[in-house]
Amino acid sequence: MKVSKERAAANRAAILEAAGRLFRERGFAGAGVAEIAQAAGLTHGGFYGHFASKDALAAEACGRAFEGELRRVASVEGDLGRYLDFYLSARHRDRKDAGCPMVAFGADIARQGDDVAARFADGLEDHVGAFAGLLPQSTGGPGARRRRALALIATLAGAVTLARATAGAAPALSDELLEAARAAIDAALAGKDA
Amino acid sequence: MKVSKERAAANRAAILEAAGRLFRERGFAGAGVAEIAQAAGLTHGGFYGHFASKDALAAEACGRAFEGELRRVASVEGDLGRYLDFYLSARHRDRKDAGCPMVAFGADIARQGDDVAARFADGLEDHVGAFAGLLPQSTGGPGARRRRALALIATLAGAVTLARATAGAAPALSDELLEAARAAIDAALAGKDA
DNA sequence: TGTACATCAGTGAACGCGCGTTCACTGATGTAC
DNA sequence: TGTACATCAGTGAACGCGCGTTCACTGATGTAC
Repeated sequence: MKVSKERAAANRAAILEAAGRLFRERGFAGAGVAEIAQAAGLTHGGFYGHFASKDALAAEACGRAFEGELRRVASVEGDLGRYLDFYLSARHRDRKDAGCPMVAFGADIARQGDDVAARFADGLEDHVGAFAGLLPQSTGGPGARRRRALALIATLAGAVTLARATAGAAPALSDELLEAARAAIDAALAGKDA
Repeated sequence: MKVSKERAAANRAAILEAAGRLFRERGFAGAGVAEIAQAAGLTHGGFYGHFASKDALAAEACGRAFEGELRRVASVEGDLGRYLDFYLSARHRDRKDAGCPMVAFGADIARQGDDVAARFADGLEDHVGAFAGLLPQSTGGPGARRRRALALIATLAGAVTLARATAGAAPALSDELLEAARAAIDAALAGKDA
């Protein structure tokens, strides 16, 4: 049956929200259209009124996930330490259904279609810019600052990815990974700018 | 039909070899038993004479992948620079069917069964030990050396993961990620030990 | 060494299942009068 | 404002397909004599 325009818009938003959670939790291949639609309170048939395909949903969900991460960067109000506290926290590691898309999607992006990959690359580029804004001025100019941002982002994403992978089977190693990444980042920043 | 013991052992090895390639390339969910068996020159039915389930194969393939990475560490004969040259190379990024299991499996491990996760954690622990052996002596004792190894491994895995994810849609960003990671690692090692 | 036969690695049809997607239909919405 | 009706968001059955796994069968291997 038909539904009010407000309701339809809310349903579309609910699909995107559910996709954000379920794709992160189970991967793009592991979360199905029917499961996502049901989590949004619809049946699978209604899904195709909102999105052309599962791939199209994945691309949009990927973009949204980076918007969420941008909001997180903005929320620390320029305080890099607060962002690192969150990013390398046990909470971020353990909440697989939320959190940074680099960690949740990571290796899967290279196996998706061009649309998803393009959204990911755009989102990452934006994220690099925002994250670089948290870093102290660099002696090497803006190029050096960007380079530093890229390396730190790789460390952050790698540490949380490996911490998640080992959380169940080797919890001590998992904690060590988060702590070691933090110590290395603090040392790198202190060495150059303190 | 029956087959000689040598042939059967070779078939098992061929399944593992194909699984190593295809799981890395398509992910655990994306590579099927029939496809792997066919790549090994068998039909899918014969597969279950060698492995109890797809999950059991995934666990063994994961363990083998880390053995391969250990061999790579050993092959540079203590020269950290050579290992970094390979790890952060365009070749390593572009050869998705081979290369480091941390990058190929990454986020997927947290979505697999306990057996796979346990093999991954064991493999990673071994890799940390081997990689730490490439690092120069540390002023902070063996604990500091291990901590440094963990952080560097996170940087390496994160950089190649993100470089792969962006290789298609943003090749310049992909190259930058590899170069920035290398620069940051060189700076960190120079700052502490040069 | 030669023969008879039990073993068992591999085959391929079949299983139930869930996937992404389509489509005829339903019925509340919201517009035209 | 009240009524008639076209619109269209959502439903749920159906599609073809590929998945992991099972199993009756095949026939070369390799052992026992």
